[in-house]
Amino acid sequence: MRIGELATRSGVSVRALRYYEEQGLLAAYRSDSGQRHYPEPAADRVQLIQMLYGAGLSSRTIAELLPCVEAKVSTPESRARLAAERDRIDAQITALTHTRDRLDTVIAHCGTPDSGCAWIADQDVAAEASYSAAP
Amino acid sequence: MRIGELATRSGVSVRALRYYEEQGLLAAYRSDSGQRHYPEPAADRVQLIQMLYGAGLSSRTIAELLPCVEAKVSTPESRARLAAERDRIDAQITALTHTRDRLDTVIAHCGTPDSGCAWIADQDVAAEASYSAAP
DNA sequence: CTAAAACCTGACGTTGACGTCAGAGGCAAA
DNA sequence: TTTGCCTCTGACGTCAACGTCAGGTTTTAG
Repeated sequence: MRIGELATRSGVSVRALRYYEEQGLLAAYRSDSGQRHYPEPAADRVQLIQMLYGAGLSSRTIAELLPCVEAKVSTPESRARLAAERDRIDAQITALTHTRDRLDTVIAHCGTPDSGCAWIADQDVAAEASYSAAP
Repeated sequence: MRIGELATRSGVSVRALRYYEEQGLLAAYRSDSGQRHYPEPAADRVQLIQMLYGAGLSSRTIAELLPCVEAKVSTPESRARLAAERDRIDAQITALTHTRDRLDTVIAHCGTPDSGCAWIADQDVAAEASYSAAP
């Protein structure tokens, strides 16, 4: 499969795929004319890369952990990195959960238009009870 | 309280606080000489800002939603944004949970040094079973 | 065979949340 | 008063993950 097809299949841009190769995340066979050709599992690999990017890992970290995740091959150092990133993600989930709960509280408190609390803007309660953006 | 104290109290840099002001997220009183002075609740506000940045919101979005979250004041549009961001965070939590579980699987599979699966690198299993980074 | 579409390398542009530096002024202690 | 730290504005620097453009080659469809 050539780069365009892999791009549409995996939902990322052609530029991104070339960038992944540049970062050592995704290799390609080359035809005689120099065009990249990918085997089928490359699509899965791209999905995995996207997944790790989405979790906030950098290219460098992904490059270190990819063989570990894909081929189940690990060294003591990579295992430590793996555990560290897992814990980081866990902490991130906890933080996001708190943030979501906070937003939920706000939504529950004045999220329903008929709750009557949506029209207190520019009145005394809002003005003195809290630290506004315009002191 | 002046900017330095707020910075150490809330754990962000002085530069960040000035940036927040520039973005309309954090206001300050000014002394005659032009120095910023903050009331006590500013620390909480900074924590909240950090929380929302951490959830991936942009300055613009935070500026829109902050009065809503802090003063519990909302308009129909802000309520929609609020719900949208909540859903985005929820999706992010789901994705992160999947990523964490995947890492957990890897860790469980060859995370213990004595599991015997940590030394199969450069052997046949790894070579044919998966798509390595060097085809 | 030819034109369109896809691909190549190389290089510069973008964006957001700050970091950092320069030069000038403010403030409390000794 | 002077020392030393804090603060100010303004402006340029950074970094990562790409976007975009230029100029040229390759593949494919008709």
